[in-house]
Amino acid sequence: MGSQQRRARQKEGLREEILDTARSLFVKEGYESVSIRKIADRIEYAPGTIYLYFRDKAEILDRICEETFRKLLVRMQAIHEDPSPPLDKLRRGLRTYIQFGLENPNHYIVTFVQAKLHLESKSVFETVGKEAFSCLRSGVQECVDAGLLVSNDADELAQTLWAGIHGLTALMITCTGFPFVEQTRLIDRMVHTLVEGVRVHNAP
Amino acid sequence: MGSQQRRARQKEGLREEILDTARSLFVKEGYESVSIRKIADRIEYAPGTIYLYFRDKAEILDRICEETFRKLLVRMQAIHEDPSPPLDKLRRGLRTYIQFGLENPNHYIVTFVQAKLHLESKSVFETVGKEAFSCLRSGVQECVDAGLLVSNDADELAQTLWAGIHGLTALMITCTGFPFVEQTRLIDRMVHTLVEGVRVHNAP
Amino acid sequence: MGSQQRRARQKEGLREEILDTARSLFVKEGYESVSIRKIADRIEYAPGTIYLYFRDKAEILDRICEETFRKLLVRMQAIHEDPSPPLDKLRRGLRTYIQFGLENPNHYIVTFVQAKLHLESKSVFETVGKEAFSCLRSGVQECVDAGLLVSNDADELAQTLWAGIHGLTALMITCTGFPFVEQTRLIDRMVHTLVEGVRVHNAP
Amino acid sequence: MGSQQRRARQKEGLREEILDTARSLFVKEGYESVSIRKIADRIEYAPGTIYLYFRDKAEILDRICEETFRKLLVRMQAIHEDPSPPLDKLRRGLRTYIQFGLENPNHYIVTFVQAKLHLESKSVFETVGKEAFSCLRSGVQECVDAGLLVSNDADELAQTLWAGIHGLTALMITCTGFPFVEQTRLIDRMVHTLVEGVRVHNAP
DNA sequence: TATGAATGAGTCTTCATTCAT
DNA sequence: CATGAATGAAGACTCATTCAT
Repeated sequence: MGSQQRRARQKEGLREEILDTARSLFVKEGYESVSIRKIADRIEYAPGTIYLYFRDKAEILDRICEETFRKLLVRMQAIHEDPSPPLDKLRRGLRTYIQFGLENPNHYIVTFVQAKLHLESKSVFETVGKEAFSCLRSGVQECVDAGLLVSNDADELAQTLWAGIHGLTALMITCTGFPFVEQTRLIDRMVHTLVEGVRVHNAP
Repeated sequence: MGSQQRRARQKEGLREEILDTARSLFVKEGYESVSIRKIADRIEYAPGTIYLYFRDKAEILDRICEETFRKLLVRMQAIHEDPSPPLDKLRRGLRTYIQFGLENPNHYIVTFVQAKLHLESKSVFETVGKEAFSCLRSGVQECVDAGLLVSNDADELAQTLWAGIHGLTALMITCTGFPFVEQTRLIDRMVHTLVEGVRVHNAP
Repeated sequence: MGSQQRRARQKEGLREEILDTARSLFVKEGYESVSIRKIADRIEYAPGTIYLYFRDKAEILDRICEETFRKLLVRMQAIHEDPSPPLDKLRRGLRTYIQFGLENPNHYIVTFVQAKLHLESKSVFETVGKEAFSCLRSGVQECVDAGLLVSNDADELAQTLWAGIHGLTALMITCTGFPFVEQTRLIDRMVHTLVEGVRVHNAP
Repeated sequence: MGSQQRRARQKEGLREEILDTARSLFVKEGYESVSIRKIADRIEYAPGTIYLYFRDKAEILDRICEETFRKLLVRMQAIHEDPSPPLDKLRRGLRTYIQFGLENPNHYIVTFVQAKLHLESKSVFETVGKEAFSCLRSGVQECVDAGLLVSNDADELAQTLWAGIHGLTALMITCTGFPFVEQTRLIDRMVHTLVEGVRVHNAP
């Protein structure tokens, strides 16, 4: 019912609309708490309609994760291909990651915090997800090759950096009640801390 | 049923048993996916019995969070009261936090990752939770007062450090599939990175 | 989709194709378990298309029954019109019925076992169905008229014979797991038993 | 709701009530067409209540079949243990089977006509079911041993007899619209026909 | 003729919760 | 203190059917 405005939505639009709605509900209430009915109600369609676009509830989550990684990948790769000094690239990479999370809080939390519990097939993580991480890793590798870091173990360093920026991103999105200091200052401080913490400090 | 061994459990033991079982199930399957019946089955009591100890399912979660913060608080305060050099205390504080998370992964994830979505009353966070954080904060403050850090904003610094250690703790617990480097090395690296990142490097 | 091979099917062929597919699915999975979509998928058409050929699901069943009776009728009438000795004709009639069932197990089970539950209008049974039975009945009547049977009640005898051959046919089709003796022997035995059981045994 | 009369039903009574209701609905409308809700409505309980007594819908069907076979078995064994002449026992066995079906039409149809399509686990058939059949078979064997039958293949003969009586039983229960002759005459005729059809007719 | 999109009612099943005992 | 029985609401998902195109 209400067939007029609705038809205005283009065909493929509905698929996106479902994803958008689901993503935002997942973050607000958690994957398990969001029923297909709830999603359907929001977009003013019958529950069955959703099954015309997705095999089941898990597939919705799966698509959201994939999409997230893809978006993140694009941003990370852009930096990776940039011909700046390696340490600068690293800084911009870290900052970009955090910004991506804050600009897409729904994508971020669903993918990096909720999905693990609920996805059987973790194939998304092992393909697109791994690719995104390897972007960061090779940024670190460049610095290692240039002798700029305190260790030669690019894996260890990359994982440390990832954990740092992930922690900040996750907390800033989810702990809405917490009295954080001003956002940009906190981001600057985190990026600065991490890079200063891993780079070599040449005594003169 | 099975009334013999069961009576062996001390009276107040049942309350703890419910909490233990619930906590472990919450992490493995997610708060929403754990039914009261599943908990009851595990401890071999009737579902109704649980309601003699907790008002509802949310209260179980609430108690778990409170308990987690209290345990964490004890550990953090022990360090706080210790009369070592401030930077050493800071290092030990960070390390202790991570270790607490890894030793109590159920407590940690339920409290810091899942609870926000499912708890109406966030009072636990605003009382005991805040107290735990303030422990870290005052450790930072001591360093600031001693002129050891790159900034005087203890809040900004403490939040940065917390985000860093939270990120590592959360990832190590939840991303079981990820090929992390050896755990102690990663923890060392993170603590070292964060402290080196925030402390003053006096040029000679 | 896939519009090329499909057009090769003659126009009226689609109707038959729907019936064939439905019949075979009905037997394998039961009328209620077969969805219109399942039928549509099999023939690679959209669900809606089926409604261009049949008013609803029940009408498909109805047509299948009608068709079954008609096919059976043809076979039975051929024997009826044959100028052999009446007892021979009777034997051949019984055997033919069983064979028809085994050659068309889908038709048979759907019509004689499943249809009753699901058809509102049983008109098919009361027209074509009755006609098929009356074929058998008049075969019996001929034997009665020739004084060959132990009773003069053609109805009683015909119903007995029908029950016997129906029982065997139905069991052989549906009880696939049962360790029946070799099929032709069982059929021979049944036909022999029934005819010997109803015919007069003139003491010399 | 309506908690008064209902409590009058004894505890185990409800289990039986569910079975009775389900059995009768299964026959009238077919297993697939009967929903748990429909059963629940009939007995004036909530749908969930049924799951306190049966794991799922299939288990209800399973229990009905088991119960049917057990009831039938009791009746058949009583005859088997009787010390009458073998041919008499055989006649009474056949008649008893048919009567059992007519007295328990719901049990009979659900078990012998509907269950095959819908039960995954056919273990009931392979245990209790087989036992019931073997009762008939050994009645036939006795006649064979006494040299009373036209063949020595007890399996072949027993299967033929079973098919005959099954056919009559099933048709009389399900084809309610069909103009059958008077019931007892038809049963007599069937029993007589089958036995005369398989027994030796000694020429004087 | 055929379809693709949509629906509303229905499927089995599970849940948190209550309450008489 | 503990339970067993029960429920009403909701869960994911499927279905026969309709209708604009």
